[in-house]
Amino acid sequence: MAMKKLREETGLFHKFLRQNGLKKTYQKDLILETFLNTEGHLSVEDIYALVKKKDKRIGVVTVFRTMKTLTSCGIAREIALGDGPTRFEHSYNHPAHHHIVCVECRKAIEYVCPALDKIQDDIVRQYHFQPHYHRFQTYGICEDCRANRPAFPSPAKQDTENIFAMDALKMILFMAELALEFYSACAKGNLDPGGKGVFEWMIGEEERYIADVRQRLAELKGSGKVMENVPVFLHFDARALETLIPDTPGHEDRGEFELDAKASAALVLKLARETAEYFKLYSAQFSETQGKKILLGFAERQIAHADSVLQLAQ
Amino acid sequence: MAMKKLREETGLFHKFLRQNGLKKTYQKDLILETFLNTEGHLSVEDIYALVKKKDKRIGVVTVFRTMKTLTSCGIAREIALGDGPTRFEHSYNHPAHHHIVCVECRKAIEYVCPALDKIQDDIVRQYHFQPHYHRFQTYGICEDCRANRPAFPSPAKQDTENIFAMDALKMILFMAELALEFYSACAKGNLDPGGKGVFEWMIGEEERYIADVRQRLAELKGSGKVMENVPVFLHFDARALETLIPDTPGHEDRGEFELDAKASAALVLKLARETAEYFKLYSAQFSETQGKKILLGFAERQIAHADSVLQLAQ
DNA sequence: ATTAATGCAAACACTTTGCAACTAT
DNA sequence: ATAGTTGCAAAGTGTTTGCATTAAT
Repeated sequence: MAMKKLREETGLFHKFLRQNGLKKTYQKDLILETFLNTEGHLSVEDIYALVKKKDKRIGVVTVFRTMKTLTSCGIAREIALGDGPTRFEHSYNHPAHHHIVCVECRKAIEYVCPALDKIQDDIVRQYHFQPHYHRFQTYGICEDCRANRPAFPSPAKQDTENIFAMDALKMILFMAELALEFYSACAKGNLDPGGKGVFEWMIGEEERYIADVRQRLAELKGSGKVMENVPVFLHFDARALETLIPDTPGHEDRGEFELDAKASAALVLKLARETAEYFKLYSAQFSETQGKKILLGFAERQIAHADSVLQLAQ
Repeated sequence: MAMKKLREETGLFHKFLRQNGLKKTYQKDLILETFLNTEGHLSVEDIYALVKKKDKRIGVVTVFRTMKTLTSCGIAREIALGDGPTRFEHSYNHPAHHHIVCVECRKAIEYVCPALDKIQDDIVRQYHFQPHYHRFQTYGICEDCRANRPAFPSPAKQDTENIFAMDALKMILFMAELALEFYSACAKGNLDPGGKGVFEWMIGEEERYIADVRQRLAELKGSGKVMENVPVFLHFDARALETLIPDTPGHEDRGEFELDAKASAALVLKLARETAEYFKLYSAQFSETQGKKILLGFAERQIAHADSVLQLAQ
């Protein structure tokens, strides 16, 4: 895994060098390798110390210069966390995120929150700015420093790729459960037997799917790739997902209504399509990660679902 | 205005010095005065240049030291906008905000967006951090730099206090118009004459109030204190305001329903109280500004309104 | 009289640049 | 052979510190 990633980025780097008439050297490769094999928010000095262990003859300047190049080609990302030196983090296949920094121990937590990004984007557009990048940082004191306990499993060792994948599955699970709830309410209230059948079929589908997602989540956790109790990385907008769910047809009085098979299928279809659309658009903002694939996969499944419902109702 | 403000902050500064056993000196006062009389995001070098015009003998170090002190006592706020030197902005009676920085001309726009702050706050709480301060900055190219035109009315000269007051009035106007719309729908659909009367009375109230707010807005604009076409500073969450409005009673079919005077008054009361509550909580996040007073004033008016409606229905 | 503030120079941390020797293409 | 690279030293920022002098309480 780590090896494959390393090779991927090395390829990208060499391609970048070639395309810009730069020269591939032993020093650059060593610095790249060191950077890729170290997690966390590293300063030039940090990287320099690590590189020096492997070869005493390398100079700091070379590290400065190489990190600049790695930033240009999207392998590293510069982050200025408050006072000290500029730090670098992995950028390739790592979604853009924000930081929460502990002013005491300098530990930095990362999180992704598209709802936050969206609001911010809207405002920037109002001012007619062409945004290049942003910097969202919160400074405070972490739980561990307040309690003076040793830090919990260092985020440096967490594999963000897998955490992101897990969070994507959780987001899908949330959506699927919302849909299941909706179908259940519809099946219960619908006096038309044909329509009821459509919703009941959907309940079965949804339950099977939820079980499947749960299974995948359990596998991810069981594989040891993701630690237990890892904090959330992707913060999705639950409210936005809720608005995808239509009102239950007979929501006045007892919730009883009549909706024939065709009309019921149309309702299901609408939900499936809108959900697919939402997840497709939503996933567009991320780079090529496992999490993105999971989200896109869900969108595709929704479309497939919609098709099968159409056939069922005919 | 500017003079009054200057004196207020000077008083605060001197009090801070006294309480900390520090000495009031001619240099400190000169630096404070220069800082207060200059708008914008100033570096130590900027302030030093201005101070030096008044007295050649002052050293940069003193400016560094004084700005530190001013930051401690809440008159100045440190902001690190990307690369260059730390910049300072007015902090006293100036709500916390975020920045959009032009990487070309280094112009920085300020905005306030509580909805954004809230999301961010929730996330920070999830990680059990005790937040101290945050840094939300977007970097990009502004419209003027893209077009190579001279910059529009420099935000340095805008009086944020008045812009904030204007935005507060606009927020209230938005809410009042939502309420008016709601009352109109209720008056139209209500078959009970007593209940209809309550809503019609509210329509009159609301129209009068809206006219009043419009008047205040016009005065603010007419006074020359706020420029035309100044960009929004306070970005409120329109969706959150909309959720304060209850569903119109007869929203099925034609929208007809019967709600007697007492029930109608109860509905109005609920809206008024919830609105008051929202605006009170909302304004709590701001420092003592004109805008905050306006928002709080609206909350108080809502409560007064609720009382008069109660009397009307009895 | 006591105690802090000032302003200079010098040190500081982080980063970039000039340059002669070197190395990949 | 050409053109970019390296590592050193040197210079560049922006900021802080040590210290003798000066000024406020």
